[in-house]
Parts: sequence; structure tokens; C-alpha cells
Amino acid sequence: MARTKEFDEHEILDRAMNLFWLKGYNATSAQDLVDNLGISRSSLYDTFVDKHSLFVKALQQYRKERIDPVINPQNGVEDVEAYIRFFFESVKNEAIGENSAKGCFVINSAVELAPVDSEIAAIANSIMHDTEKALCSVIELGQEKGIFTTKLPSRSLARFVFNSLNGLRVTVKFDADKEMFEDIVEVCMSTLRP
Amino acid sequence: MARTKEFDEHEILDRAMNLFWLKGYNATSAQDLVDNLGISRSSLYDTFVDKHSLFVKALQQYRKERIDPVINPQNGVEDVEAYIRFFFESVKNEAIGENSAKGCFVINSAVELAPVDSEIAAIANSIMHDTEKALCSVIELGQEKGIFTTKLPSRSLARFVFNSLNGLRVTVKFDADKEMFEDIVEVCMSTLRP
DNA sequence: GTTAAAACGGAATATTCGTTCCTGAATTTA
DNA sequence: TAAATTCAGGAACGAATATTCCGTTTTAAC
Repeated sequence: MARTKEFDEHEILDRAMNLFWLKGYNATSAQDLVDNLGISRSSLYDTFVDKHSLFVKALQQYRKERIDPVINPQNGVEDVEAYIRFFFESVKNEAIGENSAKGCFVINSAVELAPVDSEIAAIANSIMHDTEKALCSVIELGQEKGIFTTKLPSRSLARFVFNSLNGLRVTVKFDADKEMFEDIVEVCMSTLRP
Repeated sequence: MARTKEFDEHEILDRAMNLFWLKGYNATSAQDLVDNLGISRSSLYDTFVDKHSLFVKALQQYRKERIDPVINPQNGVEDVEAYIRFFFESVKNEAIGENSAKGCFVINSAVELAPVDSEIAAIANSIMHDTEKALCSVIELGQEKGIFTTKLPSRSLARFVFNSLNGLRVTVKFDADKEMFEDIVEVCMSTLRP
């Protein structure tokens, strides 16, 4: 009957994500997508409807594969300090990777589009809110274990770490060397200790 | 000879800045500008050449009037803690003002345009670099006075504060209430103390 | 008052961009 | 073998957008 799809939708979404991540939504033209995704214009529109839908799907895949595993670790959290460090590391790895300073896809998207695109704004808000919540519960756990300071309420500390992470996702754009990263992470970690 | 300009170029730039600040570069159309600047399309192009030049001029005016006074205070810095707090306050006032969460014009611009617009990237980089330098020298001063901790080098602390400020300029976009602000500022200030 | 420069509103233009459509070829299953 | 589906590539369309052009009005110097 019918011919089967020759490309992997998941892989195409991954490429689209990297393009949007690097250049943003508006600066990525339909032609850019055709040139880089490896599928034809017709397949692109047949499969993903339009540019905006493609962007939303890419953002959702980013959340599912890159955010959720971090904020919802499979085996629970044993070493809370290591977990927070892992959080910082994941930002670092994303930011300093192959393509110099891409920053964070969620933040980039929110900054560019939130004021004029409520759908994107809602997705970004949800991601950020869940991230802050995850940080908060881990910090509470650390406080109970006596590993983190109790001089400040867990919510304040969570907000502080969350804010530092957001900072890194942007600061990288201006100064993306490892030393800078390590400096900031060390100060943050020292703030958490009793 | 010539008719006098009926509008104040400075004021027009200010309005353009607020528009670009709120909606970003791409989402602000030429029609938006005509509708909101209060001058005609022809005057707009006669005076500011084109949209991109207008944006650059707005960004430069932003730097001159809103950044430079903060990082280059007239009367020197006597109270270093108050100065750092003032830094945080200026971010807060900008971010939480009349128009909900605009964030920071420089960071918004950098995030949206830096990867595809080297001129904007250079301006943003310069602003950010100077800001970090200003922070660093004030923190050194605070260390000499014994007001700030010397357990960590001034550059690390400066990077830390710089990063926290950048964070706030973005975090506001997701959660813009005063409590959040104060929580984060207090944790940052406590980190600086001996 | 005349004249040259500047500003204005609005129509007109040019270009970019997202999207659709078309053709021919390839592939799969009934 | 035939029908259905997919793919690539490109042409074509329509809408949006940045920019230019034009005729008119206003101002200031001569």
C-alpha cells in the first residue's frame, strides 16, 4: 500500500531543537530548517504542520529528555550535595559544549517569545516552576541530613540556587570559560553549607 | 532655512527602547514603531536610518543613562554594602516596574540577537564586561575595609554577584514578586559577609 | 515674501518569509 | 501489478514587513 517514513521523527526534532536553540525562533527561517533537518520541505510540513508547531514539539522534547531526567531522578537522591553539583554540571555541559555559548533553550525561548507568545510562555513557566520545586525538596532533605545550613529557610535557598542556575545560563553568553563556572559554583555551594 | 525638529530625539529613543525592551527586536515591527513613537514613518527613517540603527542607538542610550551611572558612581563609593544593594535594587526597579516582567534590556537583546548579530553582541559584551569589573573593584574595597569576606578571592565573589544579578534579570520573567527578590538578595548579601 | 531645508502623512515598492502546490520518482503492501 | 504513500526539489502564492517615494506643509534665514 503505502511507502514507509524514511526518517526518524525524533532525530529530526533533535536537529530542529539545536537550530532553534542556536539561533532562536525568528532568526531560524523555513529555509534554514529545510537545509539542516535533512528532510524536504513537503515532508517537513506534512509531518510537523508548521514552524510554530515544530518549535513547540522541539521544546517539549527538550523538556522530556533533558529537564525531566534531572529534576526527577530515577533512584531518588542519596547524596544531596552531589545532586546540586550535578545540576550545575548539566548547565555547564549544555552551555560550553560544541557550539560555543548557546545558553539554555528554555530561557532563550522565554526571553525571546514569552511577551508575544503565550503558549511558549506557559511551557517555559511550567518547566521553571517544576525545576524550582525539585530544588526546594532536595534542599529540605539536605537540611534534615545536616548537610545544608538551616540558618535560612529552604525556600530562600532554593530560590537562590535556582537564580544562580538561571544566571549561569545567561552569563555563559558573555564569558564562557570553565574557571568562571567553577568560581561561581564554589561560591554557591559554600553558601549552602552550615 | 530649515524647519525645526518637532520631536525630541532623545525622547523618541527612550520610547523605542521601551518598545524593544518589552517585545524584543524581531517582534517589534516598523508599524509598531510608527504607532508608538509619535513620529511619522518618514521622520523615523530620515532621523534613524533604519530599524537596526534605531535599535543600536536605543541600546547605547540605555547604557549611557541606566548602566553607566550605576557602575560609575559620581561621588565614589563609601558604603560598599549599600552600593551592592543599590545594584540589586536597580535591577529590581527595572524588572518589576509598571510593565510586568520586562527583564533587562541588555540581556534580552543579547539572548535574542547575539548569535546572529555581532554588532549587538559586541555592545552587550562590553556592557557586561564593564559591569563585572566595577563589581570586582567595589568588592575588593569591601574586603580591605573588612566588610566582606576574604575567604574567597574578589574575582570569585564578583563573578558570583554578577551571576546572581544576571539570574534576577531572567528569573523575574518567571516569578516576579518582591519576596522572591528579597529572598535572593539576602542570601547573596549573607554570602559576602565575613 | 521668497526660498531652502526639514517634517509630515500616506501611498507605493521591494523583499523576505512561511506555506502550499506540483511533478516525478521511489517504495511498500494488498 | 496496482494503488497508496512518501520523498525531494522547486515553483508559486499570499501575507507581512522594512523601506522608499511623493506631494504637501511648516519653519527659519535671506
